[in-house]
Amino acid sequence: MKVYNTLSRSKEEFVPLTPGEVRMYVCGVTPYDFSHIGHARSAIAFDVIRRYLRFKGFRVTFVKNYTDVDDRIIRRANERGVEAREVSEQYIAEDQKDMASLGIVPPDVAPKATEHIPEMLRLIEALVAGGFAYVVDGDVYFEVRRFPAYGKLSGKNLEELLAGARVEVDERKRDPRDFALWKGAKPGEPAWASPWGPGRPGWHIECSAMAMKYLGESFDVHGGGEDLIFPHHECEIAQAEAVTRRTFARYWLYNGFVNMGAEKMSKSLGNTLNIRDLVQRHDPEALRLFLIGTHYRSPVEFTDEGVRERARALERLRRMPLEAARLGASGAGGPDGGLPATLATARAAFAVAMDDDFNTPQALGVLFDLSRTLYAYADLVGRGERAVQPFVEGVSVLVALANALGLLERTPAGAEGPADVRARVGTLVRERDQARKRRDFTRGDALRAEIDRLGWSVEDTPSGPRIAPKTGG
RNA sequence: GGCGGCGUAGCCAAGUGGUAAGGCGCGGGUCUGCAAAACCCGUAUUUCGUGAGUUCGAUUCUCACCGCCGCCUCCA
Repeated sequence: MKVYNTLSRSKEEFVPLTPGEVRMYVCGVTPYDFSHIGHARSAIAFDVIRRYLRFKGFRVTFVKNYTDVDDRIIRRANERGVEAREVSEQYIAEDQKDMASLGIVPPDVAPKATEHIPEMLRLIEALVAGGFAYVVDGDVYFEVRRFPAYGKLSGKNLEELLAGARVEVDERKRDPRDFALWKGAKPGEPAWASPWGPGRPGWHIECSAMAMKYLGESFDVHGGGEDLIFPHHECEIAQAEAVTRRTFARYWLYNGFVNMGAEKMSKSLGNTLNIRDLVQRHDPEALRLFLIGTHYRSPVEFTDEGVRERARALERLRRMPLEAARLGASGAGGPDGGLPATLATARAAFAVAMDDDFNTPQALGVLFDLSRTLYAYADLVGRGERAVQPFVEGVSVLVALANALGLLERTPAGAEGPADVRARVGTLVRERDQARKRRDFTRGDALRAEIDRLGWSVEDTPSGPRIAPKTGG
């Protein structure tokens, strides 16, 4: 299996530190607002990576943090006249709901920065003791010059960084490139006691401290959105490796951004694409299919039409298990038409695609190829020309592969609707069936229209009507 | 200015030094009371942004150019 490692800017053979086991850390959100489409993409990208590693048989330890102390949280809290903690706790809860709605497997550990102050203090103390950090009026800064490897992840050198006009000059820092490990308390800000007086941690130190706490000084995968490469992860590496002198994370994986095109995410009017709104108007699995239809490292342009298009494609896959249930009961025998061999080929092709830096678009191509093969086979089963058992097995293969991508895991939430509607649909379907038997098609079509209005579709098959809640679109 | 990426059919999107997966859409057909779903056939061979080069051969490598985008201490 190969993965693209940003550290080396190349695809590398993936070899975990401990055979059969993968330890990974992904940067989570700063909870000061609802999570948005960009967070969804990152979450889904790493969810797929995690699921596939599991599918391959690795034992995966997955850590995703919450940065629950931050300028934006404090600002939001001040606006509302509440404690910062109240803001962060609220949006952590909202994020967890959103992640669940997207079918994200919860992390094994979801550490919060504020609950790891002692770990951070210990790390900062070690950096100060080692001569990598210095104290100025209650602030502690990392001295970038003392860590020559600074820049190795982002491909920057120290001179270029100095040339960058956007570096804010702070006279108290020995070098403009130095960054804060600890910020002395200002009035109205949350603060913790430290050897340098009350204050709060800098942005980067939490991830170094928490990753090492839960995954060890050296672990396999560190990921996040590509914007985190610099400065965040560059600083994490400096903080950790200066102290441990060991490789912090070995493979650095980044997802690309979601672009909004003309409809830029404007905070002004209603088109902020937060996950809460998105799953209102789209099937979450269609959204997932849309996002993984582009390779995780490439930018993707979000459009509602694009998601609706994927919803239609998703239907092809969703019908597969229904077809298996319908035909499976027949127990029909016959030749297998070489289907078992095709299934093995599909499995292998899926693995080839995913083993190549998680090439989900290619893997999806394999799934759709397989579904067409299976439907064609199903037609022959319907005509009594093929055995049904290989088909049922084929569908279970398809579902297993789809599950490795987080697809076909569940029906859309609430798609079945309220029980009374369900009962009403059932009645109408029976009435329609009887009308059709009388060849009263006018009545039958009217009933179908009514069923349609209730949000269900009815299709006639040789073995009777098949009903399903309408999804997608 | 520095670093990096992208430009493939109507739309989305993989991919390979030897002549282009898949999805959506569209056209034709089979099936159906009609549909729907499914299946079959077709849908980039003056071609993979433009020009030049390397090569027996390039969409795939090199260079230039055009267009678009990301990062350079808010940011998934």
